[in-house]
Amino acid sequence: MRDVAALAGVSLSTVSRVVNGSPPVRADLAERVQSAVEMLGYRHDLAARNLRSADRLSASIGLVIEDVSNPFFSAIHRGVEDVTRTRSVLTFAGSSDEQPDRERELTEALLARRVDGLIIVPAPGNHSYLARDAAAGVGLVFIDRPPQFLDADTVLSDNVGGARAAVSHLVAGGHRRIAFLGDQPQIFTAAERLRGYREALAEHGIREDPALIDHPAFRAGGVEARTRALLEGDDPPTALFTAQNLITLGALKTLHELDLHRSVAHVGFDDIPLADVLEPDFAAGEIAPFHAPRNSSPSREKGTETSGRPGRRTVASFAPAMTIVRAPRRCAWVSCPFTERPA
Amino acid sequence: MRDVAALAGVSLSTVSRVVNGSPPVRADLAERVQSAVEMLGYRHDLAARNLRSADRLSASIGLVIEDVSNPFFSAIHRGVEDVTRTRSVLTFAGSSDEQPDRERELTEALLARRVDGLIIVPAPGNHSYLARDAAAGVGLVFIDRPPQFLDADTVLSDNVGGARAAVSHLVAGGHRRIAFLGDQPQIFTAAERLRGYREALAEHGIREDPALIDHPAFRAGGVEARTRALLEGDDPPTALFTAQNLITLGALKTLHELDLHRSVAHVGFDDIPLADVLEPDFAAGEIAPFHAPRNSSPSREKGTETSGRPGRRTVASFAPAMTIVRAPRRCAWVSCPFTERPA
DNA sequence: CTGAAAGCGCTTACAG
DNA sequence: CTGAAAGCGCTTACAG
Repeated sequence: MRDVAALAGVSLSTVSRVVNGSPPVRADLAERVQSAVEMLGYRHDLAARNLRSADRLSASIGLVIEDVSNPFFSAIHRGVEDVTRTRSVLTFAGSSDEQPDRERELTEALLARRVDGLIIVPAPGNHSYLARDAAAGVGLVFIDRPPQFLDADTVLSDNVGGARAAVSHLVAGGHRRIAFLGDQPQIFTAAERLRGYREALAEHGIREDPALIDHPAFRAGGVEARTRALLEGDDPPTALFTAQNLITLGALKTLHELDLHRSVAHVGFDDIPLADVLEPDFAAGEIAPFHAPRNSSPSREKGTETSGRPGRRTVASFAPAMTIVRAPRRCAWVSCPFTERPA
Repeated sequence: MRDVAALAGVSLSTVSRVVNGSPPVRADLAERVQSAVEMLGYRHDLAARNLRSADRLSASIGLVIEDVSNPFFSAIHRGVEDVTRTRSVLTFAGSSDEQPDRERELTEALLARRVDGLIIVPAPGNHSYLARDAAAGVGLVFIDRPPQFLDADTVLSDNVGGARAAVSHLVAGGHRRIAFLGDQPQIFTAAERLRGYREALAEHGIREDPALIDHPAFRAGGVEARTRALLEGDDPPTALFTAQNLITLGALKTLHELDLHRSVAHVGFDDIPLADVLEPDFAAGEIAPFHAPRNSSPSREKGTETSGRPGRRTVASFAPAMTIVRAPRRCAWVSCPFTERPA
């Protein structure tokens, strides 16, 4: 900037005004500054600006999700980007892999870079380490799961309701031995979906069989192994409820390998790509990804939508409503990528 | 930091040394500083550090891809993150949506935040605007496509070879009317894949039919419409070569809607989720996503792998090799997310 | 409308 | 080993 000022023959203040578009500057000076900027290939340094400016806003936020390459989370990422873009805000994105240490490390690295806000899909654990930063003015929103030991804005799906609907759908198809394959139970959504599964069974007078409930590690082919064991064991389930998108994918593969995809019913929580092309097939437009073969009239549940892109369905097929939990301090710096639906 | 120094009763220099782990500092002083840091909830300001420090490294990079939520690109994003994480570098990610203006806007916003390097999937257009920054020391790598009017490190797939292999596979199955559905021809990968398609036809003495070549806009249901028109028209193709993952998905849906998925052969460039669960089915482990129904012995082509995660296949099923093009100035700040394979 | 000066939070020679 | 001082690239009252 000093070089620009020298070349244009003006003061630093004037260059600063031109570069920031602050109104009161004579046209000919502005022009001289502009051409000096171009000649020198000058780039404004936002970090230095941020250090001195009154608002101290870095125009960047941090997004901490489970995995940037999981389609569920990458769709959220896109939703966030679509909003931040309209405000000239850039997004740091990172994966916690469900590990509290990794989440904290990422979050603190983000805070050291003075992000204006943080959107976090919290891993299990204590989030009180963020209380001070939130109080200091860092925007903070949790999505998909609530934080622990911290009061903050949170956006949730109706996990219990979705799981109940899914299991009830299978029961209506005549099933009574329904397996549950979900994420680790420390994860909020997994626990809630298991609760929904249990509530649906109880509602229909079906006794729970612990042998049908499992939380396979999906990173190491655990889902495939567990699904196979379940289906090849004594007294196998006649239906599967898989409570997460990657688990659904794994179970689907095994079902096909065993050529059981036409005889074992299957409902998954979370939408998956190509759900409407799989066999058994089902009418286009239906959101329920899998159709219980014994049920001849699949229900037409409506899912909620994330992000503003048409036709994109990323929230649980069986999550009839989103809940937005507001902390006392409102989040003002970014609107939520989820659209709120009347219940 | 001033407050920390005051509370600990030491100078700013000492606090700086402790916070940065610079060796020569007395144990008791270090301890006093540490507890002052904790009492005050002090967070080191990396932006301010960056402004003054000798190396001027921000420990952050920018990733500009077509769409953060496209599975092909989000897998690359994860690969990048896995490497940057080991160096305590954070990643800004953004979507260009194939628009030159958007790419430039994003890139310049990134540069204003003084990223140490940029990984870009270039949209069509002139990239010489980056020459000055590259010369000034910003790391620069292009992936998936080469930049234009700029000499820089680039990582490419073998698009021509992959497309040739795909089309030859269909020809081997007895097909001669093979449609090409690809991305806009200004996009390097789309043009290259079209070239491979043409080369394969020529090689087998098949005359090209312009009516069978199209570049539908996949954002607005264009793929589905175009596929339908093609298949319902006079003299329809007996086989489809779709040259991009989202186009493959769209064509697949239409094929299923028309109940033609068992009679029209289909090969797609890029892996897609659930490729191994679709029907017609094919042996597990095969990378070719679709099996030409008239061909009873699908070939077992091996794809290349991106990212370090096991079982992840994101590069074209029919891209037998990656090419790494080195610009005169080597890229040293981040290793490539693609693994290089012997041809 | 313009410029000289102070200062944002930090690091880094330089003396001590 | 420690501290006082200068300065990174910028903005912002403050005079003029």
